[in-house]
Amino acid sequence: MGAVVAEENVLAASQASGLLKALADPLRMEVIQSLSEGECCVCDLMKKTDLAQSRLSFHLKVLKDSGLITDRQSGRWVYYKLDLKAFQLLEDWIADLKKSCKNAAKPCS
Amino acid sequence: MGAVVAEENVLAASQASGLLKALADPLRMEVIQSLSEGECCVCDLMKKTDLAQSRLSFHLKVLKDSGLITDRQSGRWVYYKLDLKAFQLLEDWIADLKKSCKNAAKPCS
DNA sequence: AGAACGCATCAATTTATTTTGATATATCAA
DNA sequence: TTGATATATCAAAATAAATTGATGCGTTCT
Repeated sequence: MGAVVAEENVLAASQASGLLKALADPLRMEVIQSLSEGECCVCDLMKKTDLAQSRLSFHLKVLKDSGLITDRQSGRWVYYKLDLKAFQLLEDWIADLKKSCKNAAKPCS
Repeated sequence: MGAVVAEENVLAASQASGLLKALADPLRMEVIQSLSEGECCVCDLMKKTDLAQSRLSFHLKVLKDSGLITDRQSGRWVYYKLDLKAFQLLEDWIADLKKSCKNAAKPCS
């Protein structure tokens, strides 16, 4: 039983690690910030973030692969938006982590 | 005023980015998990994580530089522990981010 | 004092991530 | 059909992060 819990933690940790890694970049953070205003097409994101097309596309892919954002195509345009479920997941994970740290301040024997 | 707020966000974002980056690594996550049980010296962390001394030391430095953990020396040993303030900061930041994403799901015009 | 221990740091190498410029693909407009 | 636009993808180069083994430094033990 302990083992199962441990394994679940490892799994959750590696999932969370993926989200964190995608989020832990200033450029991608800017993209997230832009998308926090609402769904947006790549060309508008280029203007907002002042990134070259290829570069932006790369970071959008990282974010999309992580699950933090989703895309939808409409005609020539591709629209990206945040996937709030992923953010909720992340928030829950951190809250759990913090909860599990109740003894963290206890000095060593 | 808008500019000031924007600048504050950028600053907070880059701060958060540092924490996230440090946290977004499976090995460091393991270390954090070990430390969540309480303060621990490097030699015990080595046993718990099964990492070579130099490698562990490197990751401890990354975590320490980010502010997620602190250290204290006592005799020959160095004890590390989580800095819960940093975790609180991170949780708050994510909560804020999520809050600011209320319009994020709104489709583009 | 000398030896062993616990840990940090450094240089060299390996590995991973990011950037850049070029090219490809699909859609739309003329 | 031809040309332009929006975006993705690819390969090469640049940059950054991690690993390894060696060495150094302070502390304790004998």
